[in-house]
Amino acid sequence: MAKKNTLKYVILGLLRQHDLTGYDIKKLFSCEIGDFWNSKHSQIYPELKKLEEEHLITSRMEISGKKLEKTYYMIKSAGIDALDKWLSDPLDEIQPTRDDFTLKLYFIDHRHDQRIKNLFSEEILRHQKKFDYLSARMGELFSSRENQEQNFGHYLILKKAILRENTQLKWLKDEYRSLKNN
Amino acid sequence: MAKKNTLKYVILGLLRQHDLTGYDIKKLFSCEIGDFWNSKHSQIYPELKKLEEEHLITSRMEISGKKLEKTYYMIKSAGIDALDKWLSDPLDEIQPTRDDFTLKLYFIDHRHDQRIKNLFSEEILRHQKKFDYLSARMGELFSSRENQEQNFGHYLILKKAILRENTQLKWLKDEYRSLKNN
DNA sequence: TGATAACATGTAAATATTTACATGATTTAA
DNA sequence: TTAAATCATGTAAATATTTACATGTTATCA
Repeated sequence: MAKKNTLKYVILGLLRQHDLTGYDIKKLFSCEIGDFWNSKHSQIYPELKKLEEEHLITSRMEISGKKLEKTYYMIKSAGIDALDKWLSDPLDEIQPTRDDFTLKLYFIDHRHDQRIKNLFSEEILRHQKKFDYLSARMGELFSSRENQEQNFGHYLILKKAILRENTQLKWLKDEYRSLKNN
Repeated sequence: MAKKNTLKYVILGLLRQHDLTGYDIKKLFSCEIGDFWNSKHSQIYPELKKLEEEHLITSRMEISGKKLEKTYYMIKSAGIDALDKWLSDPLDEIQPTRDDFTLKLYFIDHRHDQRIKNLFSEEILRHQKKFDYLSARMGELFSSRENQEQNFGHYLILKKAILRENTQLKWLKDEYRSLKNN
């Protein structure tokens, strides 16, 4: 089996929604999309050129201000076909999380090792931040029923991520409390 | 910042628990460790040699049966130091999940697109399988309080993974039901 | 006893991803 | 008005990861 080249489909998916520059795509990864995908600009720009060579997308140049050149990419019908094909492919095996909190915790054996408490306290902070961010985005984007219905996948993934963070935070705080009381 | 080289610390962490061959390490990734880490043997063997060159681990040869050579690796004190250092480093930013169910769902806009139901049905299957596996492992490994106390990190990450799968499955099934009823 | 699965260890090549190097334009706020 | 932040786009080099190629052993079961 060929390596997955997921970024390709992420780009096609985003371009199906709107024409975008490489920079726009990069910025999207710092919103809630960043919960499930990220790529650096040094990977995005070459991938866009590759997709254009494959005739899945095309580009147009726009001048912004006096001379700033922005390259907008647009999806072509072959790109939509490739995206739809991918969407219908069966799901892979579940991938490992590669989460560093989990990884580190696994290697600490003793109940009373101070490092467990340290890990929990850090983990609570970073997930609280994430939960707050995702909740705010939910409020911004999906207060109205119409918005929910019209970007239903987007709505569902946000809902799922918020539930996950909420559950995890509750667990982390519970365990942290019981670690401190023993 | 240097690239993370997480496999290095995973190997050190595992070798702190027991002496292991490369093959043993590979097999561990197909147990519950696989929930948060995996590497192929083609990455493990070279990494072991690299760690030996760095004097973080050493090896001994054992003959199994008539002539099957097995190379067991053992952690050295410099390896333990490196591991402990890593365990105390602050956590990174939370990494994107790269989960293909989420990714695909995000790109489907319409509430009634049949592909949403297909995705949910596939996702429920693979997570049910995972939940069953993790629950079985919990039973095998941590029925007794002593086992829980003596591999506390291991116990906690299993507990966390099971809670995650359980919550997620419930959500998936709820949403799936409501998708079918509308 | 012969096939098959699992044990066991490696290297090579391709792809994916990150970090570092590079450059210039525009907006915003002090 | 100038400094800083952000916009905008790229390439090069290093590292990480996967896939494919390669080989031989041992245990199990038919």
